[in-house]
Amino acid sequence: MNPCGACPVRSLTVCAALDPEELRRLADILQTARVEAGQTLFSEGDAADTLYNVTAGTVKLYKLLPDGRRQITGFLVTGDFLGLAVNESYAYTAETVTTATLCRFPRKKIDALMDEFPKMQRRLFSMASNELAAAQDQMLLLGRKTAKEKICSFLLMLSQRAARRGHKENPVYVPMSRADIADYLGLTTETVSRTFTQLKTAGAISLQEGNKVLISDMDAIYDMAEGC
Amino acid sequence: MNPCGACPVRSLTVCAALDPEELRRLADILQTARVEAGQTLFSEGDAADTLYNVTAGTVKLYKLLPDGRRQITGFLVTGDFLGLAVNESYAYTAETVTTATLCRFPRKKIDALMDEFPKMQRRLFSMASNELAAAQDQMLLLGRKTAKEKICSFLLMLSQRAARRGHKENPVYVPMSRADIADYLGLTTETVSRTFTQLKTAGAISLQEGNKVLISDMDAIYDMAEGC
DNA sequence: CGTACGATTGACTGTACTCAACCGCGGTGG
DNA sequence: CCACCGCGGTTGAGTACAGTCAATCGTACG
Repeated sequence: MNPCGACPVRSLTVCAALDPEELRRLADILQTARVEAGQTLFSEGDAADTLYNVTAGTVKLYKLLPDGRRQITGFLVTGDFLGLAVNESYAYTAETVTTATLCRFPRKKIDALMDEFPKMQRRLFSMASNELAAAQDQMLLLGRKTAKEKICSFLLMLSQRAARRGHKENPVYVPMSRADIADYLGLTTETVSRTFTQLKTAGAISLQEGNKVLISDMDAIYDMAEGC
Repeated sequence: MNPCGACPVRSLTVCAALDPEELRRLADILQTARVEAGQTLFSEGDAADTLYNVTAGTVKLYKLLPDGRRQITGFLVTGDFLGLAVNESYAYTAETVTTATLCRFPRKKIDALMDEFPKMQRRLFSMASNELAAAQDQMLLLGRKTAKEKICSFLLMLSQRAARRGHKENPVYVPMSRADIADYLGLTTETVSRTFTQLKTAGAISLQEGNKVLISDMDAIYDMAEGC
């Protein structure tokens, strides 16, 4: 029995649009793993010999400055891949936010497979293009948005992402800590906390049990995300 | 005679590592163009029917907020490509900073060619990976660096990029305006100007004729770029 | 029950922003 | 010919937004 053939998240990821024979070949080179929350998958500068695919949970990517300042460059969820290399090394550290399950692909084998299956190469390229567009949105956020706009954009991003994966888009599940949110948005934990309180007081959101945020006034959040 | 065969910047770009026959096929679908400074190549949201390759000059990419705030997401130079699409549309506006020369590839034809030449697909993917890594560096800069660190990082980036293209790395040619630099680094023109003055006063740089910046104390700039 | 850690709130500070004036230069037209 | 204008850049004064430092709260866990 082919595990990839039965994979429920296949349509979201690199493996979409492969035929059964190709999926079998893919399954041959892949390992699956379950990783607890707060574990480091790899660190910036490590030899990049593995490509990962997130099948469940949330993973964060970050870069550090010598004095410890941190920038989280992305939160990855079901269907996202990680492990792209520059000069054979990872350009960032990857750490699980929640317990996560992953597929691991040895780089050499996946490279060989991509030469054989241009469809897959193409799919990976298209996903990288989307990543690039998301990165540009994030630059706009980091460089030009206010704290309130950043928080609202963040909530909307989580909501839209959940919707695209067939989950409820409201309330939004926010598994990451205030510190992680701060390091993703270029803020401090205090400012994140204050801004949540502000939105709560204004009646735009309310915080619920289990790290959920109910967006009670979606239009207001939408407007505030873009500075309207 | 094949124009691509004689192209002096081929090694820097997508067209590297194609054999003569492949280059001929590429030349068949490409148009070259010369564009004056300050012209818009395309705008965010336009139908993305063309891929570009910069062969000379500098091009900037940017995104706007509804109220006009602008974030420049990249300055492209010789060898860089632009025009990656999400949902068939461009995700940013592209405008020339200096007079530039470009190769234009109709998207449909280049897509077809990439199916035929996996080498080229692979090369484009590898360039997109590098872009992605650069974008992550830029997020770290925008989210976590001070004004002085941003300016120093910017000068170093220009210097290293010039070196990689076989130009003199010092003095650095800085063709863009203070406003463009500000919108790239998430600052205002005033802060950019003040920070240059500060570095000048500290003896780390000096401004020269023709938009050139001489880095007189490279080590100091290097340290200041990372907050050491 | 006590500790530890994340989140929240408060008081104060500082970096970069805003608003404004001024400089230098190149182009234009009276 | 040169006075005027416009534009990019620089400098100055005052402000505000987010950061820093610190105290407190709540809760999960040993």
